[in-house]
Amino acid sequence: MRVGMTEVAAKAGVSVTTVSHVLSGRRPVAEETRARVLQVIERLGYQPNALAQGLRTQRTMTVGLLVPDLTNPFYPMVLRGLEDVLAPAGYHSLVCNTDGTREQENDFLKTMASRRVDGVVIAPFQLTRKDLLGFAQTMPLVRLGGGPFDADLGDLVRSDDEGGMTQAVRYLIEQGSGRVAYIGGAAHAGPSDLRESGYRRALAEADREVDEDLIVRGDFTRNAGREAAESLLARADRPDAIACANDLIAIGVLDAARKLGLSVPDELAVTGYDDIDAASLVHPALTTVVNPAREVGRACGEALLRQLAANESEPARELVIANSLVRRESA
Amino acid sequence: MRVGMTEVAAKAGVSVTTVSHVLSGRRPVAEETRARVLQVIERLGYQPNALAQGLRTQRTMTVGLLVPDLTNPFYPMVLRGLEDVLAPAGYHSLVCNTDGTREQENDFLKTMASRRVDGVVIAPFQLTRKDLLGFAQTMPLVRLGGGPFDADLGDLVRSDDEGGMTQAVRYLIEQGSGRVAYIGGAAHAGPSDLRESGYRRALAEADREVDEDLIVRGDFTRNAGREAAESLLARADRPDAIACANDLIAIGVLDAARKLGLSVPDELAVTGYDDIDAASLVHPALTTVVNPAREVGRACGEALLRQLAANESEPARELVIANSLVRRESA
DNA sequence: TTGAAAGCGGTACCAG
DNA sequence: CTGGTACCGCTTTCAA
Repeated sequence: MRVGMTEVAAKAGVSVTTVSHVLSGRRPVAEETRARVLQVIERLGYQPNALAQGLRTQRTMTVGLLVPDLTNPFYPMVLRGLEDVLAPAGYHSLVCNTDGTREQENDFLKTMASRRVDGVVIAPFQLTRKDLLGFAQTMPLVRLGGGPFDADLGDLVRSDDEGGMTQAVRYLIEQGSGRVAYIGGAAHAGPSDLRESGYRRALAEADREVDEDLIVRGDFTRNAGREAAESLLARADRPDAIACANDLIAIGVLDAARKLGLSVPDELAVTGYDDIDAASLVHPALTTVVNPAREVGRACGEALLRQLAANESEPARELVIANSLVRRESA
Repeated sequence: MRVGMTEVAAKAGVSVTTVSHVLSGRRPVAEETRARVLQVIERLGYQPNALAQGLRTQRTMTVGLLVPDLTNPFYPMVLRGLEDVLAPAGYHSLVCNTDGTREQENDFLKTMASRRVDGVVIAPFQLTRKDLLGFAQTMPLVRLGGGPFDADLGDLVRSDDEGGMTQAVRYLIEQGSGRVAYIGGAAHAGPSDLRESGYRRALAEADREVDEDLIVRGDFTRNAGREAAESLLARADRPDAIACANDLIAIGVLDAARKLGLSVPDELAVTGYDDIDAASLVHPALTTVVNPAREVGRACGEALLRQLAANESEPARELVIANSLVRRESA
């Protein structure tokens, strides 16, 4: 079986109190005793029981991260960012895939409560304000880019989807595109609305009118992108640039352009969004907007740390992380 | 503060013993009492303390997963597979990024021990047999595709890299390629050797001699692939097919082919390995070998479950998961 | 400089 | 069908 502190104490000829203190350093221990204890610990391969520690101290040094699907490369990066700031502070993280399902989101939140994590970061998809409220009251909660800011629900960290798209379209215009079209995802789905309004904002800035016929909404897939592009490019007054709501759509647009024999970016400029791995691997490489996942993760970690350190509960904050355009070959 | 079982018991007018039993169902409780207790639990929003449970029962219903980098899409899939089989059994998983460094691998393994997880799955990169041995003795351990099988170190799950590459090369030969070249990663790095020997085996099966000049080793990157391909294709007797040790290399080969104006797959057939997301997004889409991550994860989960269920420690097993070729456009 | 002992919040044995 | 209570392994007063 596993050795406990009692055994260490016995073998070292001291009390458990002393063992505890050489480990925590929370009170001076005679150098000689210290050495002896340490030696026994080493010899026995003693590992403190984190469960007992947590039970006693009411701190588990663990935070939960609840995301819809770790298979979406955005989230592992968020996790890295989270760990960047939490690990140095001694925290570990417990990750859960909620599949974006309300039941799972709730279940895992309960599990987190049960395990007495010190805080949680959640990217909520289905959870209602009411669901979250109960948890926000019992532990530090940070929301990751979902829904409107609500002070009762803890800090909110999100990336600036609107601003990012504005940058992309602004760039397209600067490069001399006369007619810039937009292919989006379904209305109200995920970041759809924000990105679309970013498009509109850029046109407005340039004093251009938005031609609603140049806006197509499908879903966030390559096929949807190809089809939308085909219809757009079949028009007599076809656009010479297309801003896409994500990279997959943009890759679909590239497919369409190849099929029509249009050269990118000369005859048609294309921008994506997200900067997935494939963005730099396709040909021509996509000019796209990076959603700085790692930064977002860091921000979540800092928000959590701030709440963890505070004695009183701090007022909630909203933190918006800027997105930036990366120029490659497609525009 | 948080409510405990004592409060629930008090408010329901029963003993903690009874509360415990209505929750666990490990002994009959009068329906009337049961209902009353449940009602109080609901009203108080009571959540059992998993730490206390774990401390007492010596089971945490948690398994650790230690991987080099969750940002490598292979691992999130492994995690899904692991959860596919572990979640129904009531287990949760604690994931750690070891960055493939020996120190982190060791540290996290210690943390896992400290947290008294019921078992761990680890993809060891730097850990020596000696490091692992200590842990394998104290908890169920499953190794994920690293190093040779060693019964003392617990179960080993790996994918069949050699067989996968053999399939790819065999396919290339069947398609009529006369000279099949191979671009690999650095010798002894990761799956390098196995994949290369898969290439050799396929040639041997077809009674072809291997021309060592047709084997180039660089590293697992796009640039290395492009450079290797350029040198290979500059030869007078240039190959009409190239099998690559991974998809990134293959994408580099595609770059080279495009530059030389060679049409793929007609003038040059290309195969990759891994089936990363980009494999199906580049043009032409890569014919490649899928490493069935989710299956691997499931196998790990099953191995763990088997050990967890066993009273005595079961003899260790090695489990090899087949890889399969997916035909797309590049070959 | 060190120790004794009271919990943290459950589980499970032993009784009734 | 229900309770009392020892104990899991640690931290933290309180005392010496």
